[in-house]
Amino acid sequence: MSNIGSNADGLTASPSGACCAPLASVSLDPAAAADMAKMFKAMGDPVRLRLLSLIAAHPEGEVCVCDLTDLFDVAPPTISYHLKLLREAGLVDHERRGTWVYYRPMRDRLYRLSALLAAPDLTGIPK
Amino acid sequence: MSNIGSNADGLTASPSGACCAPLASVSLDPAAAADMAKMFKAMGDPVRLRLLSLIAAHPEGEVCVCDLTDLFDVAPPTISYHLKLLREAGLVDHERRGTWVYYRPMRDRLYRLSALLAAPDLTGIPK
DNA sequence: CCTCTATATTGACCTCCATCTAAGTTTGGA
DNA sequence: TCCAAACTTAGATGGAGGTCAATATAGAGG
Repeated sequence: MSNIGSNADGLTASPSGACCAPLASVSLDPAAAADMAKMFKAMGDPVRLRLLSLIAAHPEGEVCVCDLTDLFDVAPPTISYHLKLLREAGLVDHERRGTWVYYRPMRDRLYRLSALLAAPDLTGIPK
Repeated sequence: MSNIGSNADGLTASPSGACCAPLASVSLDPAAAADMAKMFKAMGDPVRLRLLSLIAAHPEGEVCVCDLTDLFDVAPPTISYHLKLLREAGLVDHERRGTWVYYRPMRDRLYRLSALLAAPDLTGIPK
C-alpha cells in the first residue's frame, strides 16, 4: 500500500516494471480484498457452506435454527458459532420470533460474490 | 450422513419432520460442500484473493511469480505457500519455463463457484 | 562445473479456529 | 412463579494456518 493508487470501485492499477511481463493491469485492492476474503472465509468451512446452502434453499426464504441442528454431526453450540460467523460476514440475517430464531440469506451480498467470480479478471465488475 | 440420500448432482433431499417449518428441500450434500468449501477457503485469505485476482486479471492470461512477490508485504516463501494452496484448491495452474514459473487461472472452476452463488438456492445449478 | 537467480520446501513459532461441556438468557406455558 | 425448550455465550483444548529464516532445487550463463 504505497505506490498503488486505488479508487472507489475497490480496484487498483498496479505499477509497471517487472522481470518478464508488462503490468498487472487492474485487480482488487487490499481493502476490497479483505472484505471479500471475509465472506469467502466464512464459506470456507464445510459446515458453514452447508448451513448457508440450507438457508438459501429454503422455500420460505428463512430457516429456523431448530431445523438445522439435527442435520449435522456437531453440537448445537457449534452450529450457533458457525451461524454467528456467517452473520458477521454479512451472508445471513437473523430474527427472533418467540422461542425460535430464523435465518435468512443476504442475497445481494451473495450476488456480489458471484459477480466477482464471473468477471474474467476478478474485479467484481462483470462484462 | 445417514438418512440423507444424495445423487450425482451433488444435491441432497433432506428428511421432513422438524419443529416449525416443513423441510429443507434441496441443498449441497456434505461431499460437494467439502469440495466447494476447499475452494472458498483458498479465497478466504486476503493475500490469496489478491493473488488470484492479479493472476486472473493479467492480459497475457498468465503471470510470472516474479511479478507478484513485490506487490505484497510478505516474504517470497509466504507467496509460494499461498500459491500452493491456490493450486491445491484447483483455482490456478502453473508451468515452469526456464527460470520463471507462470500461473494461470482455472476459469472453469471459478465459473462453477460463480454459478453456485448465482443460484437462488445455492445448489450450484443456476436458473 | 560453478555460480547466480528464481521458486519451492522445511522447521519453528505463534496465533487463530472448530469443537466440546457447562452455564446463561429469553420466551412460552402450566 | 417456576420450569422447560431454544438458542447463545464462556471457557478450555487440540489442531490447523500464516509467517519467517534457512535450506534446497532448478535453470541459465559463464
